Amino acid sequence: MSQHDLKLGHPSCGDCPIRHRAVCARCEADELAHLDAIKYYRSFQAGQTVIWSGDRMDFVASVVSGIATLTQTMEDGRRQMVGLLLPSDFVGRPGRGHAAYDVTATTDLVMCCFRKKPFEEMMISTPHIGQRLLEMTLDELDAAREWMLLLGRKTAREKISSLLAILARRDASLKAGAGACSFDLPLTREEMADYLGLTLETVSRQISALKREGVIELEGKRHVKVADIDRLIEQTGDDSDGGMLG
Amino acid sequence: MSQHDLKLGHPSCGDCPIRHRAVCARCEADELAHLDAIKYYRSFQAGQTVIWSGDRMDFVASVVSGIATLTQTMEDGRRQMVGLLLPSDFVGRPGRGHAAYDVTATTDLVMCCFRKKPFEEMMISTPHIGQRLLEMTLDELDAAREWMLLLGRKTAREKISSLLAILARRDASLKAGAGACSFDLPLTREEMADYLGLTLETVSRQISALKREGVIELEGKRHVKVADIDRLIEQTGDDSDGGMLG
DNA sequence: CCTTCGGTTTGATCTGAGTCAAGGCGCGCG
DNA sequence: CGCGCGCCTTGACTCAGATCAAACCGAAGG
Repeated sequence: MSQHDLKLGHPSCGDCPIRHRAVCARCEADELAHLDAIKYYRSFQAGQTVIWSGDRMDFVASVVSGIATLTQTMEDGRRQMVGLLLPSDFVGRPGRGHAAYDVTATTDLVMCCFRKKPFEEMMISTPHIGQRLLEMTLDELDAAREWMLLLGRKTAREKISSLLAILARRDASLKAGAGACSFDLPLTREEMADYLGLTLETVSRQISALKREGVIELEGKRHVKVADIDRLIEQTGDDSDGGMLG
Repeated sequence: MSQHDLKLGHPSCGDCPIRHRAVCARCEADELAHLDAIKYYRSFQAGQTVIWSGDRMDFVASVVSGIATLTQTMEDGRRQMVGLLLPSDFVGRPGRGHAAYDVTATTDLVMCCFRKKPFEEMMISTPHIGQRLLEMTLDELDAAREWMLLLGRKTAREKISSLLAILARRDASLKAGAGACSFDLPLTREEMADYLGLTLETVSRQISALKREGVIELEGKRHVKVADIDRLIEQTGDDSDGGMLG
């Protein structure tokens, strides 16, 4: 994603929700018309639940703007975030009738939904869509595997630093700024904890520690300034050439 | 996988390495001939490395027999397994030239490899293959997300129990046995630890504890007997209706 | 203005799993 | 047969992060 996605948007596509070379390079009028016939938009406020795990789900969707999370919850309430959906990311699974995870809007959110049946038919008649979906799913799988390393083997400090580095890089790629950058945290401390497999107290303490040591600066509780990205990346435990996210 | 895969093999396909409805239902002679032209087999002994992360990889492959693992390693040697490849699972990624993970044979292993270039061409000319690959990748993504919950939120005991339950279920599905079952562990204690985000000592201790409490029995160090699967599943922390693996 | 409230910080204490270290067990090989 | 070598187990101790508890901060609302 990130840099990649930016290149993929095709000028003539406007808000075409599946924005990428394969589809966009070919999205002639008739294809777009077909898309228009089966798609609709839904908006959510920050905090709203899009769908609960186990609910019937007769659509697939892509994020137009805002951020959503996928989480799994155990009977006793332990929660683990298993996906972070950014604009242009895809949710839902062709060939499955119910949601496998809770999907929640963490910021105001707009999604572009496609009724599942016609979408599946379209996937068959328009192979590029399936190909693009495969590409995206493989990217997600890579991200999930990077995340598994984080959950299984990294220390609390490395976990937080990794998360901040991801968010910083995401933003830096937009601003193409070098060493320094700054961004808003789109997640509460508790959501970060659910992302990282920690408690919110540990998240808070580690952020305080990074601040104390001058790796980051805070402006309010949600805005982060990073003077020297490399210094932050050193803390992540990753080998220098930032692999993350295929 | 498991039950699903068994149904998918098509009688006329023999050792056709991508065994499933979509391809097999259609694998007429000419398609098979085409496949034969670009595929070749490779065998590995238990413990051998198939490919190192970062190496050039000009093939994709599917596991014919045996078990392989995908692992990620940090600079200081911490290791996390991020994938467990069972027969019929797929490795490699169309459109990427180098391996992203270490792939290791944990048992004797046979893989069926396809040169990447012609495979990619075939994916375009034969949409079913891409569709099937998408299906498999989505299954893997689900498994990865289940795994993330395990890594981030489960206790050591729940982790071990979950792993044993997966292995038991995999075997039980073959034997279609009810309450009781028994199977060989395909992994060393250290590999289990890398799977679960634990140390090998903790794995050993937890297995001993499960044995002491009569949840499992051991015959030698590698063969496990489970008298009452439900008792084991209770220990996993999952909600009763065994969700795991889509 | 004060109150409430969600999100956050910080402190004190506890504990599950890691670390370090010493054997044990089974197997292949000289 | 006995030696060495993987692999596994067990014990003693430590410590990172969880838990429990209190207080802070800023925004919204009366």
